Amino acid sequence: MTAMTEPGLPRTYDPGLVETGIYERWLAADVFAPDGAGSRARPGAKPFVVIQPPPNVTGALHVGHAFTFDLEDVMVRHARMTGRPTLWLPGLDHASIAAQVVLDRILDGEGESRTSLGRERYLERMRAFVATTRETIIRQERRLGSSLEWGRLRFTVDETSSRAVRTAFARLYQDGLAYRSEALANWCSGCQTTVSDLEVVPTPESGTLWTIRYHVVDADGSVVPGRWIDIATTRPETLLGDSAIAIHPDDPRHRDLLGDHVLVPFVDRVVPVIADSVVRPEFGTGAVKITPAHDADDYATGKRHDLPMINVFDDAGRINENGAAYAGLSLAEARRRILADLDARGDLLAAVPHEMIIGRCQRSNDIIEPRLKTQWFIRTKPLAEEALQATRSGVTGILPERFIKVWEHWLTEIRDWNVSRQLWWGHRIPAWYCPDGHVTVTDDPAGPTACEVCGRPIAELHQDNDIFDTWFSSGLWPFSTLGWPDDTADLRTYYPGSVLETGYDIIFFWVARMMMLGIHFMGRPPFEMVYLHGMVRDGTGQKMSKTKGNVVDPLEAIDDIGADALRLALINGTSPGNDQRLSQDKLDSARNFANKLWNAARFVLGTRPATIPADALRQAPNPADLGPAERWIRSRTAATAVAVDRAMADFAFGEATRVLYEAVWSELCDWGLELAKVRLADDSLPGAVREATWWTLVEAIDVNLRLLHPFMPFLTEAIWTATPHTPDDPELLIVADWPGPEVAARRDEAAEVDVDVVIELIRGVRNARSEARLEPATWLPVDLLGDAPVALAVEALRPAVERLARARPLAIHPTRAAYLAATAAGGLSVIGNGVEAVVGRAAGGSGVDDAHAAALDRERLNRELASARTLLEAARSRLANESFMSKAPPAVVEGARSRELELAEQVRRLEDRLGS
RNA sequence: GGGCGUGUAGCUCAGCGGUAGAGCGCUCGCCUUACAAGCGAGUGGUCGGGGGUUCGAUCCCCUCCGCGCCCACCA
Repeated sequence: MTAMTEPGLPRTYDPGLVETGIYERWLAADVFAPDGAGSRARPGAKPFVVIQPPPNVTGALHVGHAFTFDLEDVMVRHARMTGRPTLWLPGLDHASIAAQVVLDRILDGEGESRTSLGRERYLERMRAFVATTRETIIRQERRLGSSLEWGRLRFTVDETSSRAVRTAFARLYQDGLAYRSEALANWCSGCQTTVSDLEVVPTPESGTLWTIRYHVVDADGSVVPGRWIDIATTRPETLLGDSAIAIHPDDPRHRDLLGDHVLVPFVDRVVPVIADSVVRPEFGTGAVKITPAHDADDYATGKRHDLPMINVFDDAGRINENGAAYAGLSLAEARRRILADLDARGDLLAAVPHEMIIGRCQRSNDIIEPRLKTQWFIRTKPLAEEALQATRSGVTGILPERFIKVWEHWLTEIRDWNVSRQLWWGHRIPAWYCPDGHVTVTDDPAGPTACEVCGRPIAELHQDNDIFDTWFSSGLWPFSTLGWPDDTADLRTYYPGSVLETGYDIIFFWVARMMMLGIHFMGRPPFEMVYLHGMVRDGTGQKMSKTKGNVVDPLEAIDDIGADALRLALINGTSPGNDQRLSQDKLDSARNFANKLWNAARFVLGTRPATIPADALRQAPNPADLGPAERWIRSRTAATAVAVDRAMADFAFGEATRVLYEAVWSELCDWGLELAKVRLADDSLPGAVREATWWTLVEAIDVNLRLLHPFMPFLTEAIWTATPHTPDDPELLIVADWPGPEVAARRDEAAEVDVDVVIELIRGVRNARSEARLEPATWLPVDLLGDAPVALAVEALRPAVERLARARPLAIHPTRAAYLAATAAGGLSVIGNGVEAVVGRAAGGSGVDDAHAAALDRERLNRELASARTLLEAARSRLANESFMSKAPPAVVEGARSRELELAEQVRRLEDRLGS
């Protein structure tokens, strides 16, 4: 009997239990760092550096983060196992605007606000807040199994980062790439700051298009009776800032008014009627009011015509002192009053519903008001040129490639980047102004000593109140985290990164900025490859959001099904750049796979022959003792390793898990283990044979664990611990060797051919029995027509065939005559490509003579015949096609020929059987 | 207004020039001592419509339709 002693693993798979302590073991072994004590990196191997988007410190991670971390961990673990020093640097982003929006909401609940606290207390409060979210995030990352190098944890507002920000800005300023200018900026009155163009979300809105009459005035400013111009607007409140009325130069309707002046209502400003081709004559009345300080189009028009730019809003979103009687009113209230007042004087002519697009704040959803502001800008054109050069030359690749198109477009059309933010949480802009308006920029943390233009002392200067756009510091991430601006060893070793892994949603926000700044400051692109993943949606394809309540909380999922299953679910069946739907079904299915693997391993470890000691070192099975099943297992495992390897090289992680899922479940478990069971349990066999079988299974489990480790790190590590190792193996799977050429070399075509025949036979017998509705448990005689190769293959695995097909006695007839004689009495027919057999011949009284079963069997055979004939016809017509024969590659023609022969043979056998 | 993606079995998705795949679901049968989170056997698809290229198209090209996303200064 096979020893069933010492179950190496607990009976049931409990993810919580399995995960316990494993992360700590990795930490203790110091394997995460590229130069950690436990690292088994090959000397001289090229480092593998993956760059992650540092999560915002605004709260707990969601399942989208889990996906990112999963992909990055897969890459890092795979690279680590191939012997490369790996660096995956953990980080957190201070996320200035996002963090302020979150904190403001919290404060609001406490009856406090930004203004009630003041800058210093607000920042204190923020630091306390992020200290807790930071811990939460780090805990979550560990539970996910992320093998991050904690020794290098960075925060985008830590001192290293601050220094990098100051230095970067000062250098950009020196290089003429940072400048301060008054320009139209996107103002969010909710966030009380400007935002970049990228943060403005165009949002459809049902509005109104009003027609308003402006009266013409003569040279001394008095209204000319009967002369007017009607304009159309969706924003009547902005008329307070009008500085012209524009018409299209070719529009005959208003041409007589060109050069005239009109009176802006309420503010009584006299403004010209000008001609400009931005006006669409067909829209509205064909005349438009120009408000250069509050509209991008009008701003451009104002520039062209040198019009005054009159700001009429204040920071809080109210009408300012330029708004005459309306000063102090909210924009909405001002609109109501202005409309009413226009109506009262008879100058409001029409109001029609109008569908339009308005800009809303990405963070707060408030309406974005374009306003004139003096801000710092980065001149992006020259930087973008270099970024484009990097992708065009192939120095940096983007995956999937289709994103190159939007990348090209955005960088080609790029506009200057407003980096000033009127926020508090972030990096203060290191610019000082003197009373004469001179600008001094310095990277010195203490600030300048004097105005660099006029020499006024620091006491007379004041620092810019604004901070940088949060993406300015993120844009420096690939090198600021490695000690830049110092020329550090880290920088020399780990810049540029190998792969930047992130979501396609921040390709402009982050990827493009890192690329531009990286090339500018480091002289070369910050990464070799950009891998973009898709968004994680809910089971019905909806975007996950807290308000919709359809979010999958990664921690809950981990508690429920384990980190390994969550990770597998997130990767299996996905492809780069494409969104995925994460359903409970998918999670369950991954959990089931984890359970399957667990049980397979448990089975193998539990069937160790008594002749092998529990603490035996793993050894390769002795080739002389291998049967076809063992050779098949080794061959299939080799094929798996090759396929997974290729998928990893292609970043096709979803493909890798698909291959592994099938390899473990459908091949190893369904056939490998089932075939091996028979030998393991057969004490009539020599001990050496059973040992070889067992070592084969151990080897298969070992290879599969290695291949699965990047995807399911806890489970594989836990099982591997209980698995016999070789003297060359390390303590932990995380640093074990990735299966290499020696595994691939175990491919064995002959064994695969033989076992395929056996599998076909077993399947055929099972199918025949099942279709005929026979009791699965009863043993039935099987008569096989076996010419040489088939007979040998089946004979070699006779006990397994008997057991798996419930076939007993199993007779193999070398000649057709003998076969026909033995099966003359009938039974169920098995007729496949390579095998022909009869199940349950009536002779001997143990077989099938039930008329119902026989009828069902006949029915099945007829179905099989019909489909075989269809296929045969298709094959024949192809072979009859002159062009196919002459133009198709010889291998394809050859394949078609043998296919035709097979089908013809099958059809003949089926006809024989049915015709008799 | 540009650009991109996507449409494959009831559902979620792989595949992308040479015999249509997986998971879940469904049907039938099994507690066959690794696993009922399981086992065995099935069912199910003119690969969105129409053209074209090719010996051959789910795969390449054109076009139309549906869905989604990104970019864009239009009152």
